[in-house]
Parts: sequence; C-alpha cells; structure tokens
Amino acid sequence: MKTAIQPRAIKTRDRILREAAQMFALKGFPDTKVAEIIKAAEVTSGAFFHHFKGKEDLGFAVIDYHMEERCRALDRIEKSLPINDNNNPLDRLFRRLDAVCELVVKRRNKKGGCLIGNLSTALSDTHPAFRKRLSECFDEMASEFQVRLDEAAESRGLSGDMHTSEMARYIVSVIEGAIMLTRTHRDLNVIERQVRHLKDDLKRSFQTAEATNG
Amino acid sequence: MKTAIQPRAIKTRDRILREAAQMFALKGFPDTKVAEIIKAAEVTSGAFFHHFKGKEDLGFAVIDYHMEERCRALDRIEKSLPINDNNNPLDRLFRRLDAVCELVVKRRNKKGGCLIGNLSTALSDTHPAFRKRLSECFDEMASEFQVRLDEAAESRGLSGDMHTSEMARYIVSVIEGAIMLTRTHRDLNVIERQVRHLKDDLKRSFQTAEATNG
DNA sequence: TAAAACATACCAATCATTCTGTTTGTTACA
DNA sequence: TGTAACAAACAGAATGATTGGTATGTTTTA
Repeated sequence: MKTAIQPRAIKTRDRILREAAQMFALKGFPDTKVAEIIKAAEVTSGAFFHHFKGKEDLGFAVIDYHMEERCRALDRIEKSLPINDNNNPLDRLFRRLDAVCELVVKRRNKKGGCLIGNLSTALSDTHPAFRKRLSECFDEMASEFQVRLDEAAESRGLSGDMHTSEMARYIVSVIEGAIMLTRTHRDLNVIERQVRHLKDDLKRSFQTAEATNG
Repeated sequence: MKTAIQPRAIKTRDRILREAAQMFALKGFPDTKVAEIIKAAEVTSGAFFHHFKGKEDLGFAVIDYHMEERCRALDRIEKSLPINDNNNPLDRLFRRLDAVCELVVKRRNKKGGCLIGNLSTALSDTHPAFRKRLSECFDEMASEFQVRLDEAAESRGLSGDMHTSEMARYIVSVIEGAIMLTRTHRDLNVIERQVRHLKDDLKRSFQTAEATNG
C-alpha cells in the first residue's frame, strides 16, 4: 500500500522544478512569471496547478529540490578533485571550497547566481516562512564546512579554540558575496580569487591558533 | 539664464527617491510597485511620471541618490568613531568597517538590506545597463577600502606586496554576504561577528606580509 | 473504475504607463 | 513694476497588457 508516485507525474513535476530553479537563479523569484515556467517546462497551466498550489508553494518545492541537487553535485565534484596535500588537515575543507567554486563557475554558463541567495535577498524581510526556510538552508551550507573545520581543528588538537561554527558562517558569507560580485562584474576570476583569499585566511587562522596554543 | 530648479520640484522628486530607495532596500526592485512608491511619497502618478520616465529611470536615479547618501552617512559616522589604536595602521580601515557595520545595524530598524546588493542579485544577469552601473557601485565601495589599505601598507613599507585592490573587493564581498545572512537569520550579531572576523583576517594578512618581508 | 494527471478556456486583479487637463512659477518686455 | 506668454509641476481618471489562479472537462494509469 505504498504511495507509489507515478513515473509520468515525476517527469512533469521534475521538469517544472528544474526549469523554475534555473529561472529563479537567473531572474529571481518575483521576476519569474509562472507562465514562463510553464512554457519552459513545456507543460500546461492545468498540469502546473495540479502539482503545485501556486507560485509560493512552488518556491518552497524548488528550494528542497535545489538543496538536494546541490548536495549531490557538490559531493560528486569533491570526490573527483585530487588530494593536494594529505598532511594539511584543511585539505578536505579546501576541496569542498574548490567544489563550490567549480559548481558556481560551471553554472555561470547559463548565467544566474545562487538560488538561495536570490530568494534570500528578495524575500527575507517580507516573507517570514521563506525567511525561516532559507535560514535553515544557510545553516545547512555552513554545517558542511563546519564538520570539515572541526575535523581539521581536532587533528591539530585545537578543538574548542576555533569557533568553527562562526567560521563556517563566515565562509558562507564570503561565497554568497563572491557570487554576487562575480555576476555583477561579469568576471569569473572574482570568485576564484576570493576563494583563494579565503583559503589563505583560514590557513593563517589555524597557524595563529597553533602558535598561541603551542 | 541659469536653469534654476524649483524648490517645490526638488521636494517632490526627493520624496520619491527617498521612499523608493527604502522600498527597494526592503523588497527589492521587481516587488516594489510604482503605485506603492507613489502612495508612500504622497504624490500623484502625474507627478511621478513628470519626474521620471518610468520605473527603470527611477531605478538609476535611486542608485545615484543612494550612493551619495551612503557616502555622506558613512563619512559622518566614521568621524564620530573614537580612534582605538593610533599605532595600528589598519585603524582607519577598521573605523570604516565599523562605520559600515553601524550603518547596517541602524538601517535594520526599518528592515531591508543593501540597496545595491538587492538590485545586483535581481538585475545583474538580465539587465546589462543596470549591471554596468552596479558594477561601478561595487568598485566605488571597494575603492573606499583600498585607499585605507594602501595607506596601511605604505606605512609598513609593504607597498606593492599587499594586493590591496583584491583585498578591497574581498571586503565588499564579505559585507554583502554578511548583510544577506544577517537579514535571513534575523540576527544583528551575524554582521558584527563577521566584521570582527574580517578584521582579524586583515590583521593577520599584514602580520604575515611583514614577517615575510622583514 | 476510481483517482491521479493533464488540457483548455477563462477570469479578476494588478500594474506600469498615458492622456488630458489644471495649477504654479519664471521670464521677457512695456 | 505689472502683465502677457510660456514652461514646468502637478492632478487624476483611463487603458491595455500581464499575471496568478480557477473552472471544467478529458485522458491516462494503477
């Protein structure tokens, strides 16, 4: 008696989600019209409103879809990345950062920015429910970095000294800001340079902590 | 034969600009309807379209207005800030950062984020003219930091070693990202913590450069 | 065969903008 | 200095296009 979801439905629903995600990343939520999504996904308005209560409902669904896709893509890229320096405990964190960077660069072929960032700037102060969900998304992103920071801290005997939670949020900030500037300056070098800069900062943070601690 | 601008006109036009700036910062460009601006500014639609060709024209005017206002406000706050450490060459840069932080916190009373950041995420990939202007705005913000970084570098005999232009852009990134997270997490501590973190990073950057150089 | 999935026509509301005037201010000149 | 002529500033109703959403019927699938 499992609620088996129909294959045909999945295709339609997924096509809508995919197209909507891309358009939200490109033009933001308010400027994306449902008619455009319907057209891009090659569905009818009937099909659309069968799967989603409305634009807002779609918004939340797109966030879920995007967070899953993002995670999968990031894990895949990270695994494909070469291990630079096995002795450096930050190497795994850096690989994650490189993966983020690569994903951003890759997605810039179709233009657009960070879906979560776009929704965040557009809705955080006017739509409490979206704000809450987006806040969770940023936390999710941060925690991916935090586990890697914790690993690094522990391996150097610095557990408790590093404020890894705060650092992780800082990393998210830098990335979101870097994506913003990358789009507006139309220059992929921006994000690459800033991620490199961020890595140097993190390296120095650990070095300083070690010097103080040792 | 000077084209003396009428005082009455200035008042109306300025009221529109002020209200529009606030609404763009709060809800972004696409979600702000001209009818709302008209209502908030207590003008008629006739008056509005007398002063501005349309919403887009208004957008550009608001950017100009905002950049001037922002600069004035920042300079004023910066001057009012106490000098913490006259020996630290980064002190003047840090005061600017504190001024930005204070301005952001202050403006959060009325909610909203960075006007330029909002327009940037909404329009950079769809509106070339806006993208270009906003790119200039980010450069303007960065250069405010760069002159202070250059000062600091020179006073330590590090001119040419510091990539101050890149660092300045990095600072802008962090601030824009921090504003984004501050809004979405609804927590003013976010920006304060991140600016503190940024300052530590910059301090370490200079220390490292000095150690390497000396 | 019942329910889920989809199609099509339609609708009410919203939105940026325009149109047609009226009022207010400026300037040239007697 | 007074005033005619003009231009800028403003008022407010009207408009046409767009938008998110619905109502109703048909097809597909478990």
